[in-house]
Amino acid sequence: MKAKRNRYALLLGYGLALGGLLSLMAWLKYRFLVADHATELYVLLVALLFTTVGIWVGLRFTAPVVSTAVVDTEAVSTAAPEANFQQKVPLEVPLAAPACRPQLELLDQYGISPREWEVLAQLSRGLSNEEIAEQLFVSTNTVKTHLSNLYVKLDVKRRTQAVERARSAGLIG
Amino acid sequence: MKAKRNRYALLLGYGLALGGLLSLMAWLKYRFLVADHATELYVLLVALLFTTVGIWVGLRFTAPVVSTAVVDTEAVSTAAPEANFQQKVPLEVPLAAPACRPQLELLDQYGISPREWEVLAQLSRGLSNEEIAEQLFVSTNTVKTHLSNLYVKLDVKRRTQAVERARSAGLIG
DNA sequence: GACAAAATCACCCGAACGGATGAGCCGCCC
DNA sequence: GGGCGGCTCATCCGTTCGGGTGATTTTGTC
Repeated sequence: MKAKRNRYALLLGYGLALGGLLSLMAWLKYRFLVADHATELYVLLVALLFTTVGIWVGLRFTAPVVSTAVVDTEAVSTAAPEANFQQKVPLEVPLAAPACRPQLELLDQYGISPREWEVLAQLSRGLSNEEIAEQLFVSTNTVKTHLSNLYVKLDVKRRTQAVERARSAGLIG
Repeated sequence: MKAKRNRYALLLGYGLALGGLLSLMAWLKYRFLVADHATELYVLLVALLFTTVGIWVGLRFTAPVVSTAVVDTEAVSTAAPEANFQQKVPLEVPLAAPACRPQLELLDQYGISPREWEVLAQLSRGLSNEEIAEQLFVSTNTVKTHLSNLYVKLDVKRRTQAVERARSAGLIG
């Protein structure tokens, strides 16, 4: 909605800039053509100018689209208090039961099953497939299957991306 | 030359493109100047070309095409007949670039160098070694070295653990 | 200038991961 | 009871990751 309008405004502004630049060029043509070698110069200027314009456009098209990273504060707060164990315990793998519970609506939105969420929770703790398998009393193959399904549902390619996405979506703490 | 190859590859390519374009322009000058109005045309071409170059550069500097993928809820939960979830807004959860700064005391506490922190920040976004290398304009080998050092300093074995530890330690957002 | 730390790059190799695919079992629902 | 979805396990194969080692260059400091 807004993004689209901004996009059109961007294109419009871009077109105006282009037109203005052509006018400027036409003016420069009669102003500098006496210097006979100035053409290269202003083409250079055009190149530099539009490179910066391109960079600006590139930034505009990527960064601000983010704006609505809706993170459910309650979901975060319910799942959060587990990080108080600071850098003391290196590889301690405690209880299998994660103290936090997911937001059911979020799980429904992504179509994530309960078992998959358990895998996701263990995954976010930095466990390997084998460790997750031990935690959930299944084989590593099963963990891999769950993870593959999770990757599809979260639309990611790697486990680290899955953790990041799940975290920013409020699926895990 | 080896060491600087990756660092200055972009600038080099840019310079070469600029030079090539100037040569092309010189050729076009004597080819099309009879048409008297062709100058505007090729300045336009220059503008468009370097706009794309700028966009490319801009994308290079920000995010590696994580594609902000909007998860289609209906496509995900194919067999979910309850279509009461019509909202598709909050699923746009891209992996935003961390513009945040680390806590210097924490970095000192772990002995993490600035460059290593940069790698860590990119790592927490779920990027692969190759993507991190592109972001930081180094080779994948360098990324691997930084990561190995990070693993030692964070006392972890895997990248997911490193992210978890760094997050709970407050090293990254 | 010497020195230390950081940063960079390279190679090898085993382990872990990810994709694709198939299959069997179970509970639920029409 | 047949279909469906979830859970489980398996195999194969290619890619990525991590560990180890060594090397050079840059940078900051004394």
